[in-house]
Amino acid sequence: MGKLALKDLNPQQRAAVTAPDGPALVLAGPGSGKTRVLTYRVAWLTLERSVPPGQVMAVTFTNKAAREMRERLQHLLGHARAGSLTLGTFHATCARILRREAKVAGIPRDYVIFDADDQRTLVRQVLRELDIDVKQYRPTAVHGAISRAKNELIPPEAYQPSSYFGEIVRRVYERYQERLRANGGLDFDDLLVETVRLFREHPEVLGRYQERYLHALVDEFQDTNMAQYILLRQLAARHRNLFAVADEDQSIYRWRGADYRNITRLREDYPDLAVYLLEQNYRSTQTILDAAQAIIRRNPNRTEKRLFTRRGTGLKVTVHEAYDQDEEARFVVNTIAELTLQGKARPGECAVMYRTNAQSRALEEAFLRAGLPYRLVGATRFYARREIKDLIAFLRLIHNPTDATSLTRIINIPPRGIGKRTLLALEEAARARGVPLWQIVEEVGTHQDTPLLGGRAQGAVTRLYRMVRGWIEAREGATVVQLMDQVLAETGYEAYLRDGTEEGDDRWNNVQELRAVAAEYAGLTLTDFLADVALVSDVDNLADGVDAPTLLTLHSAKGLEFPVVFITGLEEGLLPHSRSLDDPESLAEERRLMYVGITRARDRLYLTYAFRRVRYATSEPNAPSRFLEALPPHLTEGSRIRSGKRRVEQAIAWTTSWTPTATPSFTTGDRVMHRVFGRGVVLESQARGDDEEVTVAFETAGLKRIMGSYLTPAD
DNA sequence: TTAGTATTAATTTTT
DNA sequence: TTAATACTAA
Repeated sequence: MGKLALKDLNPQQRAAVTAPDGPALVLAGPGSGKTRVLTYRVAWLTLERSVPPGQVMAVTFTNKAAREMRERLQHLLGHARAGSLTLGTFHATCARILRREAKVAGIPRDYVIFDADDQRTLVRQVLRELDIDVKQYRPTAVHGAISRAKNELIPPEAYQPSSYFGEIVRRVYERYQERLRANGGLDFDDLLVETVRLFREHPEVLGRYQERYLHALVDEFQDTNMAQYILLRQLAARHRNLFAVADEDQSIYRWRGADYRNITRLREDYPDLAVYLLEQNYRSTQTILDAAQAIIRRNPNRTEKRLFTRRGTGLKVTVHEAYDQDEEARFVVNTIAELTLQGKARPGECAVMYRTNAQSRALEEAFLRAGLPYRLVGATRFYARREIKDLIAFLRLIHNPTDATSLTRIINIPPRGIGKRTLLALEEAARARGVPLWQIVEEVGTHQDTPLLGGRAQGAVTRLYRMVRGWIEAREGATVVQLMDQVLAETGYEAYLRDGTEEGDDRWNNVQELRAVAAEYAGLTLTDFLADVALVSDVDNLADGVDAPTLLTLHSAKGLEFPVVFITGLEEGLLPHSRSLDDPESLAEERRLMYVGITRARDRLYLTYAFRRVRYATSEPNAPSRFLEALPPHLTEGSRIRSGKRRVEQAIAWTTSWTPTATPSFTTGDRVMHRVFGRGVVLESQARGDDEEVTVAFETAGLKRIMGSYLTPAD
């Protein structure tokens, strides 16, 4: 012993790290150093048990987690050994296996990965083909159902519809899968499904991997889905060295097919499973931990953990009621500014979390107005942006011309005279003859006499064909950047994007950014570039070293920690989200989401909610989240949380008394109430847009000019 | 037939 | 606020 220093670990952690061979499960609370345990376990296996790192597979939840883990292992093991470790997300690992085993798996070696956006496009296409009303059967809903089926490893032919909607799904699923294959594509879910299938149908291939991977380790096991679980079981069947780290209270991806009951399954499937507990929290103050416990304790069917910390009581949790999302944002920005000025925190130590990406806008505006920088995770994810998807579609087409989804995306971008009608004719011809769309384009482009199209359209298609043909020929010996430059130049994409508006310039900047990413791929092939681009998430690209607050959703906050955390929008309908109110399981997940958010905080926690919030472009009154009421009053300071029901009534009364027209609702002599300044009498009122400016003489604060929306009538 | 403009409807979370 | 669709001018 002694090659690896374990003295920094507590006894619980050390026991897990040095667990004997065999199946093991680490049940860990937040901030208990579970990722650390995982990392040390790998190092320990290598250094103390002489397991070659090449025979260890570790699966993380995000690429970022994988990268960080590799960096730490580079310190512990050295570059060479850390490099030979198989380390990545399920999806990335499967993508690599499928690429390697493409032939046996019956998958084209140069398959393209369809992301959620592509999947939805394809579903929409299929719905149109089957003459199904997209208004009645929403592509997102249908796609969700298909995705769920896939994650449960149910193929189209085994899909059992239990309703008419299910019947629609079954039909679409079948056709969708055909089209996907015809496009040479695998969607996100297929990466897992196809790997499981490969292993099932080809035991000799599975045998090789089973033999190779002496140890398999998984982080965030509570968020694995059925396919992922089966995959782990397949891989670990030979050596039975499966090491899983989980916290069922942090399971927040049920909607994506994740099933925390995999923890129970693991116990059942491996009766000799060794279970280790990590209960000491190294992150948060006791107050924050107590607040988190108060929330999560209300969830049924969970095993209570005794979380404790040695960090002391700490500060109270600040609860703040704002008038609307703008005032909420101002509160956040002001508080961060104050903390920074007082030297209590650096800007980069603060995080602002919210349930939905749409909430980031008001926050961004407040930061911009205050002239403070911020880092935004998600929102319009970089790789989901139109211009980026366009450019990638061009590259995908070069990579694999049969990818009809990419072809239809860019066939008329920038506009080149191939409109709806022409595209329809081409698609019709392709379908009729059962050949890829590209083949029709090729025929039109090479044979001059096609009865299919009119002269003008034929010319346009021919020009497109020749252009793409040229790129495909240039592909050999060209780097990704060179190809990209050629595409940009020949399509005139810059001129198309830069239409003189600021937005156009922004979009062009994004293209430049993608070009910069491609430049880093100097030695890599187009295939690698496309695979990587499809599998990165936004958190992965979160730049370190910028000292600015981070804005992110509660989901993307998983696995991170910050000294100062704001959770905003704690309102009924938002957190818990309105979509989850009717289902107890979903509601429990919302509570876990809140729990995850709270437990990201080390020292300071702010919980904010707004009285009114703009949703669907209209401002609506909101009641404070039920989760706030679960907080014991002795842990909090700031706004008192009033009962949700009463507030809704108040809000409704208030709304009806308020006329959004230019007619002032306050007149001289009215008695009014302000949250901060208290009671007062109106001296004068003037319309201001859809609000009004009211001059009020307050009893204590004196004469103030206030926007009418900040005032309530007092009797 | 295409391309640009108006309109209408919808809007959780992401590997 | 966006994205898909309907409408209109060229």
